[in-house]
This record gives sequence, structure tokens and C-alpha cells, in this order.
Amino acid sequence: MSTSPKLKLYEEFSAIARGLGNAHRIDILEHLGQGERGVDALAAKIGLSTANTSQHLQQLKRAGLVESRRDGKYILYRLKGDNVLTLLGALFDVGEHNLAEVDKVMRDYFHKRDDMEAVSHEELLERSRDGLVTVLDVRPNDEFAMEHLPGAKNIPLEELETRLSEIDPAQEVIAYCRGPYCVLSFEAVAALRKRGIKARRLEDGLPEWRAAGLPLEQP
Amino acid sequence: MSTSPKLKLYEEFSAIARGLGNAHRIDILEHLGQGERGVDALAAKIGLSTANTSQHLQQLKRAGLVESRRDGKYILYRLKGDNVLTLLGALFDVGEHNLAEVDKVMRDYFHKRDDMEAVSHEELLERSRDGLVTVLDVRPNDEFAMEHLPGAKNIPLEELETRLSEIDPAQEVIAYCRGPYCVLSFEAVAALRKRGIKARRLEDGLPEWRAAGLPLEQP
DNA sequence: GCTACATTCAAGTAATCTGTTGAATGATAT
DNA sequence: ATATCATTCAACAGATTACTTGAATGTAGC
Repeated sequence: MSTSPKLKLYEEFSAIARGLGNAHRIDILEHLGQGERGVDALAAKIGLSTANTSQHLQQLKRAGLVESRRDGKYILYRLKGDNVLTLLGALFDVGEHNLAEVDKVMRDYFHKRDDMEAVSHEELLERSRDGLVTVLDVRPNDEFAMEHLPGAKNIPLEELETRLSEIDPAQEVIAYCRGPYCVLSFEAVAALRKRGIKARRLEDGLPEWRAAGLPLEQP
Repeated sequence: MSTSPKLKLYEEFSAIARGLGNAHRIDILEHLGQGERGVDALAAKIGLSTANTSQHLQQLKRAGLVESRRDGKYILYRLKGDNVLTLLGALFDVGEHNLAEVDKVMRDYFHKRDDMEAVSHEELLERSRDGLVTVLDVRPNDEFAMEHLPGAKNIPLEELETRLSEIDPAQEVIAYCRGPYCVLSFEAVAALRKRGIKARRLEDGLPEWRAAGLPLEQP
């Protein structure tokens, strides 16, 4: 047998997996989950050189995980279809359940995820419709500007300390950011609680909200 | 930032992806989806040396995709939890929708998957309960012996030509094998149709049937 | 104890992947 | 056309991966 058709297929599938086989590339995918981005902008966000980022993007493209289009001087990359998010979700799920290392990092840095008691999409919708909660977007300004949850207030994590007064201490805060493992919202909740403000995390981030077909706001 | 907790997590997730980053390892996972296997037995099935197979298995183990236990002289490996199957499914899904290469192989070798008009779990259950169909397991004997769909008849693909008389030509045949891309059932359906016997494929294979919580038979 | 057998380890080669640097492309704007 | 700027290519060193071979481990059965 030269190479059976099945092995040929598995060769392709494994090529997709190799596309996910680097932490920076997963980081890139998380950022692209927020929306389209140019190469340089992405490179700045994730802290790699432009050339290196470009090469990672081309690997992701070959793997069928992202696609690109030209817009003037820029080449904008975006996730290729919703099933990429599903794939990432499945990957995270295996990690969270099957790898002791992941569990350890979660416990050490995120102070036990269970304690955080994440809020579901439904609960957020319901309670925010009733005006019971402040929805807080802790991503940087530019990402908030592209798209955000309806009625959300934007205070980037770095500015949270100095802008605490803008938050109504009588209401519970529900914080969200880029995705289920985005550090920002974990830290925001921790910071708010230390100040005695009731706060919880949304269970995941903006891309999953969009994938669920829920409404978003653009300026 | 030395390495942010998020990047640490993504490092772990990408390690899982690297576990899937080799066609032989995906093949191994498909076989383990049938049930526990010793190293040597697996090596024979997938056509690699024992030492090489052992090393692949250890990579899969490090990635949290399989686990092992000792049984007498043998060390038996099995999939680590159902979410591994989910992950594989998500991977296949991305491949099927996003990669032109995959589409091409499907068309060339599997004569257009749409034509095959796969049968769902529900339809199989219903029609087999009413005695309307022959459920045909085309995997090798030893795999059938471990576990198979209720009421299924076992004719390994290689023996199909010579044992055609055992199949009731009045009934439709529903063939299945190891998984959604297992070649055996595709070829079985093609062979049966050439002989004028009505035949279709089950949409996926035995592992997915088990994961769905449906009943199985053991001898 | 010794033998047989399944599995793993260790060492080596060829191939692939990561990140750097500097030069090449290709579109826009003057 | 020319200059500018975003992106990609090409070439390199260092690390990792796949597979082979032969030796080492560990359990079962005598």
C-alpha cells in the first residue's frame, strides 16, 4: 500500500492539528476571534515580529484555519468559519479535563475557576435586560470599538484601578473579554471583589457570544 | 512578561494539538475508539514497528489523549474520555469544510460522499427494529468480536466477495465500520451496489455509536 | 531461580519547525 | 514615475520529530 486514501485524509487532518500545535498560533486565533486584523496589528497584540507573525498566519492559512482578503494596503485575516471556534473549544475541553498541568495553572493563576462561578449567556441576557447588572468589557479600547456586547461598558483592565468610581457599587458586575481563557476578565473579577464589588465572569468571550448568534453592538 | 499564564495554558493546549499532528497517531486513535488494545496488536493493525508505535502511544499519553493500564503481560491503551472523540470530530469537520485537499480525496476515492447518503443512528435503530434492514459490520473478525452493533452480521471487507450469498438481496444493507472516514464501509457499499443490492453507510462508526450511549452487543 | 515475551529506552540519521535578519513584492499616494 | 508602507520571501542556526536498530526493563510461568 503506497498511501491508502484514509491515511491521505488523516495526513490532511493532522496538518490542521499541526496548525494548532504552537501556543502563539492559538493566541493568534483567539485574537482573530474578535474580528479581522492586519498582520502588523496582530503582531503588536501578541508580541511577535511582523515577519514571524506573517509566517504563522500562512501556516494557519495552509491548515484551513484562517482566510485573508486585501483591503487597500492591508491584508486582513479572519477565522475561516465557525467550526474553527468549535475545534478550539473541543481542544480546550480536552485540556481542562485530561491534563493535570492545565488544572494546576488554572488553580494557581485563576484561583480556582469554580469559585469564579461563570455566568451563562442566558443569565447575562436575562439579568441585563432587567437592568440588574453592569456588563463590563475589559478588553483594550480598539477591540471594544470594533464590536461589543449590547449595553457593555468598556474599561480596559489596566485602567480599572483608576476608573473604579465609574462603576455602580450597588450592581453586580459581569466581566468578559476575548474567550474562556482570556486572563483579563479573571483579573478584573479578582480586583473588583477585593474592593467589595460583587463580580462574576461571563463563561466565555465575545467570539462565542457571536457564534451563538446573539446580538452585538457596533459604533 | 516571562510567560503569561495564558500563554502557559496555550502551551499545554498546543501540546495536545501536536499529539494529533501525525497521521499515524490519528489512525491509532481511530483504532483505540473500537476499544482497548495492546501495543503489539495496535502496531500490527496500523502497520508500524512495535517500538515506533510505543513511542507514538507515549506521545498521545503525554498529550492527555490516551491512558493505559497493565493487564498481565500486556499494557492496554484506550482513549482518555469521550471528549477526545469530540475533538476528533471537530477536527474532521474543519478538514471537510475548509480544506480543498480533503474534498478532493473524498470525491476521488469515496465517489462523492453525498451520493452515499449516510444513515443516521435513529434511522438505523428504527428500521432495524422493524426488521427492514441487514446491519453489516465490515471490520475484521477480532474487532467485531470485542463489540458490535446489536443484531449486526460480520463479514470483513476482504471476504465480502466470496460470502455474498449470505446476504439477503431483498433487504437493504446498512454497512458500518470504525468511524466516519473508515474506508471499509465505503468500499463495501460500492461493492454491494455493483451487485444490485441496495446498500447505504451508517453516518459514522462504532465509537460514535457508543459515545451516543446506544446499546452494543458483546459475545 | 531461569526463560519467554511485551514493552520501553537509548542512540543515531534525516527531515521539519521556530524565530531572526535583510531583501523583495505589491498596492497607494504624491 | 517615485516614494512609502504593509506584507512576504529567502536563507540561516538551533530545536524538535519520525523512524530504525539493538539493548534494557518488567511480568508470567516454569
